[in-house]
Amino acid sequence: MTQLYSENKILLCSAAELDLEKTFECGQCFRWNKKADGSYLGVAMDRAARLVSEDERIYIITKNDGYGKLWYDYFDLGLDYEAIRNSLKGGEYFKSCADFGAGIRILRQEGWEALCSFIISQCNNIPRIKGIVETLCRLFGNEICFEGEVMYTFPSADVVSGLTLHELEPLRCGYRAQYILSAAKVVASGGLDFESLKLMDTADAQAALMELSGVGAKVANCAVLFGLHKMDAFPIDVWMARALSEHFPKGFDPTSFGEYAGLAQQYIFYYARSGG
DNA sequence: AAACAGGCCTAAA
DNA sequence: TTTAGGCCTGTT
Repeated sequence: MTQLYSENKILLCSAAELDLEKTFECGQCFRWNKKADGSYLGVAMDRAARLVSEDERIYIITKNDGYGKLWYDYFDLGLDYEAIRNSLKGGEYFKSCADFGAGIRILRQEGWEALCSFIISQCNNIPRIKGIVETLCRLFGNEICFEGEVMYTFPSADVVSGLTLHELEPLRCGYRAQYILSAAKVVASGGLDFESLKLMDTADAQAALMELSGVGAKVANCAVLFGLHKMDAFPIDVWMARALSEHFPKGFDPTSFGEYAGLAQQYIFYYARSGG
């Protein structure tokens, strides 16, 4: 098999700036998997990569295709998360959340992938979400060869819009299948443009996404935070609702966290999910 | 067996 | 505007 590009290993940042396990397993993404050697293997932006932590440094192994900047952006390395984390104030409990979540970064995932993934996520648990997303990619994504293994890209809205409910049956995603199809059709036809959504403020982008069938406040907010990288979006799911009512019984105002409320949300969510 | 899982939709007050 | 049921499916 001919290899067009060699794979190379690039230093990304320090392990303190990017905690692989927390970032990949805090619930924001579904396509990064921990391997036996502790590295994470995944696909994003139509490219496969392996992330490794060595000597307190994070390296990325990926094809040397000249698009290293993509990964720099994907991991949002232009932003000083430590400074933001220290600037977020929310009392004793939140301090525990923020300390626990040190090293989490909000990935710049693609809009369609985030939207589609979080449509699938509704009323599902993480292993099942990951399984459904993986099947979707395996059946309808493009093959890519990486380290001698075949991996799959996330299928475009264009491709998905051309599928039928019958073709989605192998996903076993139940009533969400029609939501996926209708969302794909709107996106593929230009009825929803992620570049345009990025220009809107968070509330407007969320409202636009909620026009889609099967997309409510929570899914829309996740798409805005993880797919548009609007860091003030504050998705509230059952875990968040529980944590907030328990620790902020007098009520809670997300805007008190300002422009990085979404990151604060992720700290609280991850802490709650981890049993805190 | 029955309830539940990272919601959403519809119908009814 | 808020609230109750139902919804696909897999797991406990």
